[in-house]
Amino acid sequence: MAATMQDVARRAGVSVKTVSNVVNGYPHIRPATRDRVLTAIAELDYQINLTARNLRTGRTGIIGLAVPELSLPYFAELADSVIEAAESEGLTVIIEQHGGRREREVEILTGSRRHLTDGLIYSPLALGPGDERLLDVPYPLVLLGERIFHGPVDHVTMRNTDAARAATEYLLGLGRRRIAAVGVHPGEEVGSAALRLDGYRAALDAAGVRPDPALEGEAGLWHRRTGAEAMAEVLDRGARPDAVFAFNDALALGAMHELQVRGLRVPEDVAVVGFDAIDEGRYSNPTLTTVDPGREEIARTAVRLLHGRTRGAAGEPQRVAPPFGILVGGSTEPGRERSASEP
Amino acid sequence: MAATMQDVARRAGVSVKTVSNVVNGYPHIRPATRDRVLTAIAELDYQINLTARNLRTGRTGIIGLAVPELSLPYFAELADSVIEAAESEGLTVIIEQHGGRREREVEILTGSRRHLTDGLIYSPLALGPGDERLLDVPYPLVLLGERIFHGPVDHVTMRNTDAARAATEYLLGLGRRRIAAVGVHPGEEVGSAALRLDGYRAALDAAGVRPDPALEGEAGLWHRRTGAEAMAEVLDRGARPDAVFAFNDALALGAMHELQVRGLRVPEDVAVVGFDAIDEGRYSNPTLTTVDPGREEIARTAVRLLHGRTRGAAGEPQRVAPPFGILVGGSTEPGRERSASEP
DNA sequence: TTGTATGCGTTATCAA
DNA sequence: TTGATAACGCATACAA
Repeated sequence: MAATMQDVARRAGVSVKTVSNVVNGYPHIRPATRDRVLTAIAELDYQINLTARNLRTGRTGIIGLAVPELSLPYFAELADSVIEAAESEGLTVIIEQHGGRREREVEILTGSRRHLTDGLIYSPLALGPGDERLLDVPYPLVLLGERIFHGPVDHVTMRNTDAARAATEYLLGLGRRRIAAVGVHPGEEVGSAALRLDGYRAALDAAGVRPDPALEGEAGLWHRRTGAEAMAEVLDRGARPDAVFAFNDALALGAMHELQVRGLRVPEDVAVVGFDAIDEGRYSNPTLTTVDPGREEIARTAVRLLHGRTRGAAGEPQRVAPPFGILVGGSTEPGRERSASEP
Repeated sequence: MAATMQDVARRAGVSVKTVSNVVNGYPHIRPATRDRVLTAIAELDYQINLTARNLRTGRTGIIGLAVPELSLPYFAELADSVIEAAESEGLTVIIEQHGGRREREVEILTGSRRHLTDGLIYSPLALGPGDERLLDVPYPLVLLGERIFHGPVDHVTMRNTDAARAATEYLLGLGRRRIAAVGVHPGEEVGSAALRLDGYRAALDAAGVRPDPALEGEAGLWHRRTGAEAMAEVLDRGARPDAVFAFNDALALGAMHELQVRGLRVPEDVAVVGFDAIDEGRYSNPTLTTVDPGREEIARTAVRLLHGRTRGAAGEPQRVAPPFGILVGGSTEPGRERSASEP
């Protein structure tokens, strides 16, 4: 079958150790020897057996990426970026979906699949305060998102509160006063939902606008569908928003859909702002105003931190939060386009 | 560090063989022995080392999934479904992105990463006729898509021509006569683009409508952006379509965006049909009429076929093409909604 | 029903 | 600069 190092060694008239040295780019090899080995490798069409190397070295070159689901466009784009970043560092990615189910989230941390990976980039939804000890795992872990803050691990996060506040202030600046929040998780004290709600309320407060609970729409998982449902709930309740701040773009697009189905004009009657800057929002009708949380940088940073740890980098857990920006589209300012040009 | 079978065996007072038997569910074990072993496993917090097992058995329980990129919503949803299906068969998935670059597509087939996987679900874009021999690989391979037809491997495909024809006939049935095609790959003889173009032309032909080259918009990669660009090209050329059949939903949404930016009404002035039935099209404004190609079934079938082959299933290469359907939305019939209810 | 011994293909130790 | 040889942790003939 497939050739082994033994075969190559025999053919090149050297020892397996020498073949190994060549394959791994060990510098002190006589050029003639190296050539003989490379020739033999080419002739036999040899490829290294990664499984054997993994067993011997205890490392696999694979990292895990755990997300809620790839059908959520933000996580699909994040996975794209993570795979890209990993590739450029010579790493392979295994994606696991937990769907926000606590049991799956725990299983991912402790399951035997972790023996297959050198480390994990972990974006939980169900885990929260009190679960810090679950993060005390015997392998490198980089946390994404805002569910757990004082875990013993590196953490790449978004500037949720600041960004949410900025988004809300932007709407206030447009003269909107009855701003709905879509994606609220009642009773939650940490997590993106809580932090974004904080930012939203802080902005209202600073502007002297009284928060109205009737304008807060709940949504567990942040899908288009749940965004539409939350929007419907707010409207059915009789609240009359003149703007919506949705906690992510999928929610925003679902909410916008619901508004339009009901004959409300976006942005004239209701302005809509999302969060995530997914590509979809550049082509929606109208295009979506959104917070750009720095997804690319989040992915690159997470991979870099994790890779460093897998190679033994010591030191205090890092906490990184890339800068954010607001991308303005037609969902808040009539006729404003965002398609081709910007980031 | 982590406990090994040796440790468990010592603690339980049995041999490693017995531990192995217990771990692997071998039936003929005395209950008392099994209990001792399970207790020892629990006490030591033992987990099997998958790398060692992989080396020993020559199988990894991992399958590869190669797609253009996860940022394309169809492939994100496909990956979701594949991971789900794999999970339910006890398999893990490694995703590789090739971006439609031929060099990457070849590398994926032959690279050393294949030693890490038991088989590959492979959806190429650049490979085509003449590349059949590249598919003659020493591991199980399931082909997705329409680039290569007579390869020596299992093949799960869409009913491209029939579905494209049905979509076009549907537009003709609405009275549209100047139907643009968006996503054309000029000169291509196989591939989704060619097959869908065939179906489109066949429908026109059968209806006695003369095909107009000015109505055919090129798009290499099928993104929202390229859809918008192709649509712009067609319009700038002076063609005056009353409908668009886009070869996938991303193109369709991009094209619809371009139409709307130019002040054309969808569907009144121009009706739009896509292909793929991604979730996004249920919430666009208007909602998107599209071909449902049976993504879930494609994913399940591909995983099932591959898993079978990895376990030694012999026999002729299979060719499977799930049935398709047309989902009608507001992009072709005013006021028609498709959100919550249907598949 | 359970134990012993061997090898999967690689890297690491040490010596030459 | 290179070679001989011992692990890495598990599964499996074969033996008991």
